[in-house]
Parts: sequence; structure tokens; C-alpha cells
Amino acid sequence: MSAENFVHMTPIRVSIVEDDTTIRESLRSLFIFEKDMEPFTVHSTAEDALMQLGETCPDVVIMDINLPGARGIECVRQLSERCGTTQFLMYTVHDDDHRVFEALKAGANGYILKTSTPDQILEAVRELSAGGSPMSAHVARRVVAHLRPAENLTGPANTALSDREKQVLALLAEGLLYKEIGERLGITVGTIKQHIHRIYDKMHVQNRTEAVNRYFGR
Amino acid sequence: MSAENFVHMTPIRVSIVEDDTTIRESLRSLFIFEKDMEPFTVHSTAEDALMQLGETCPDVVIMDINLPGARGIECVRQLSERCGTTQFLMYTVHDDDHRVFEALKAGANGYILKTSTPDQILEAVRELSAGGSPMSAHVARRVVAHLRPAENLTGPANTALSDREKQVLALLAEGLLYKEIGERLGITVGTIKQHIHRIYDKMHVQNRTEAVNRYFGR
DNA sequence: GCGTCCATATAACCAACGTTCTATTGCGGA
DNA sequence: TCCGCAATAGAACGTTGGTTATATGGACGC
Repeated sequence: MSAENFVHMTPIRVSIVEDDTTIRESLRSLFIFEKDMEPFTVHSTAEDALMQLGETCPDVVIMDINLPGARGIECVRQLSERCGTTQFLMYTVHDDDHRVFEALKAGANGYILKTSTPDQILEAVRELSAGGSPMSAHVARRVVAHLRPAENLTGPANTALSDREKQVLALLAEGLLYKEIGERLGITVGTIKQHIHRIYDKMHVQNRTEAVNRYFGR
Repeated sequence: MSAENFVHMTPIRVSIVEDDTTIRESLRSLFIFEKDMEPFTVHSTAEDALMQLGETCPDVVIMDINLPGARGIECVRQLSERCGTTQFLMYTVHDDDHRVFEALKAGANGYILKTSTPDQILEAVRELSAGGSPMSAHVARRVVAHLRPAENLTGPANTALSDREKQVLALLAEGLLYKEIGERLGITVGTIKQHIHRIYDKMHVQNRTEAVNRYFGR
């Protein structure tokens, strides 16, 4: 997809949030001569970006995931609430950075690596703007996994839940108190706690809400 | 990543499920001369694949998404339950085919287009086998959208709740502690309790689990 | 027969949840 | 201007949730 296809459209307004001055400026200069996009605003801090972008809402924001105080993701979370149409592209060093995943949950729709070539960056912005989510197959796998949390319950690979545990989980997911689950199954509250403890263990969750969400497939 | 990196490893065993004889054989022949992979079995029907593959569990299965009777996805669903380590690569005509999405939910981890070049297919199999999910940015977007159920469900349905309450509910549904919700919103735990109390009141529920279930429309 | 896993149970303990009451601020409508 | 409401806050209190340790009887495989 070449730039000529876009000459009749309004250019994609691209803002940049990056604390390193050199990187910030070289990113910015990338967009000056592209016909289908234009540099919009640049920001060196999360605070500045929140103030300015909350009002103006550009089309695309390239956001350093590693802003001081780990504020890059928080910044996306807040801005994406205020700007419904703005697309966020995270800028990160590591492909498998767990923060990439957090950023996607927070509202970003893709990322580029700091080792990317200029052409790759431009292509990622176009893909993002066209409704895609530029990312590697590796991160995509993590995202896909969230489509089917139920596999942890039924899959043979994972330590499956015992029949009794599934029974308890089903009632837990309905919102019953431990006491009520115990009454329903004719066993004591203490035993319920035991079962649930091992359920959390096997499902790799920390509390009831996470377990229930998993149970229902988020 | 070239094939030489794999010469000392056990080859990736690739099975193929495809009803068109010509396509099936040309797919198969692709893997004969690759050092890091080998054709394992081929199947022309979903039934045959279910019978055979349920026992043997190859490393990778390339599955026609459009098998007669729309059985391709069902086939993945059943096989992925029995074979924990087997990876499924869907073979499809359209990039945005909604069945691709269904297949991912059913247990597949990626797809290739029928217009792909041989090299692209081989690369997709390697990516899949290495733990990735080969897919386009377009489909990735659909998958990413599922990481954030909140934005779809804070809509007009819950008009009774104030904006702030919807915000709190969204975080509550994610499984965050009151403390964490407070930190996220920059307010105290006491205030969170107030909000949640009124949320329960308005939603006519007694506890967190019931509220979360309601929130997700269950 | 022996080890292992599952289901059961108890008890003690701390963290988190949920209720109730009270109170301040600010905003918008009657 | 006054009223109501949303958002904020704190405190006190009881309940529920979740962890840890320990223990027993039964089923199953080897």
C-alpha cells in the first residue's frame, strides 16, 4: 500500500510522546515528507501529553512505553477514554515486553520496536490507522490465549480440575457464598476453602473475581 | 530464522487436513525437502482427521477452515482438547473471514491465506511452532478488542450508574482489589467502598461476584 | 502392600469486603 | 438562593474470603 493512495485524504495526524529528545525529533521528522500523514504534536512527558492530547485528540499517538515512572501505559489508559477515535502505537525495546500486553489491555492497538526501520514505522502507522493491530506473532499468541481461558479448565496439557473442583467452581461463579456452596454440596465451609484454594492454584489466579472471569471466558 | 538453525532438532511433524486433492498434495510436498519439518499425515475429511490425529498428535496441523459441513473449526475444537501440544494453523481464503476468529477461539493459533507463497507458509509453520500466532494486523485487532470488555459494556445499558460508578465497576470486574482501584483512580479506599455500595444498590445485587456477572451480561 | 491422589475436615489467622453513619465540596436545576 | 445529587472522605464494625498447616479414609495403580 503506497502513499499515493492517500493523497486525496486528510493526512493522518501523528503525535509523539517520548522523553528522549533525539528519538523524539527523529520520529517527528519521519512524518514531514509523507503525503498521507503529518507530525501533529510532540510531548516529552506523560503529564504534558495528558494535558494537551486530552483536548485535541490526534489520529495516531506513538507512545514510549517506558516513560519515566512507567507512565506510558497509564497515559494510554486515560487518553483512550477521552479520545475514542485516537489510535495508540506503543514504542518499545523488547518484543515480548510484558508491558506491551498491559498496554494493549489499556487501549493501545499495536506497537513498534525501537529497532524498526523508518519504513516499518510508517507502515505500522498506516496499518494502525486502517484498523489493524501491528504486532509480532509472538505477542499475538498471548493475546489469542485470552480468547479461550476455558482451556485451562478442560485442557489435557494443564493440570485439569477434578470433578469436585469443577462443581465448586461452577457454584462459586454463580455468586454463592462459601457457606451456601457448602450447604449445596453437603460439606463444610472449611472443605470449600480447601477446594477453592487449589482451584486458584491450578488456574493461576489470585482471587474469586479472576477465577470467575476465567471460568466464563472473560 | 533459517532452516539451518533446526538441523539438530527433531523435525516438526506437519499434518494436513484438506478436501481438495490438488491443494492437499501440493501442501504436503512443500514439507518434504525442508530439513526442520516433515509431512506427517494427510486427511481429506474431518472425520478421518478426528480418528487418526486424536491418537497420534502431530506438532502442527494445517486445517482447511472450509471443510464440507463447516467441520474445520469443530475439528480443531475437539482435537485441541485431546492433543495439548498440537498447534493448529487454519487455511483460509479471506483474511477477515469471521470463521478465522471462531477458529482462534476454538483452539487454533494462527492462519495462512490460500494466496500465500510457499515461503510464507513455511515461515508461518515455524512461527507457530516457536510459540507465535501468525496472523494479519487486521485480525489481530479483532482479537485485541477482546482484552477490553469494559468499553463495550459500559454503554447505554447501565444508564442508571454515574460515569464514575461505571468506571469503578469496570475495574471491579477486572478483579482488582479496592486498594488497587483507588490507586488507579487516584481516590481513597473509603470512597471506592461508597461507590461500590451504591453500585450494588442500583444493580440490585448483594456482592461483588453477582455485580461482575451482571456487568458481563451473564 | 505401598505410595499417591482426591475429598474431606478443623483450626487459627490475617486480609479483603461490605455496611452504616457522618460530613464536606461543588455543580446544576427549580 | 436553595435544593438535590454526585463525588469525595473517614471511621467503626462485622462478615467473608483466602492461606497455612495438619490429618484421615478411600480409591487406584503397581
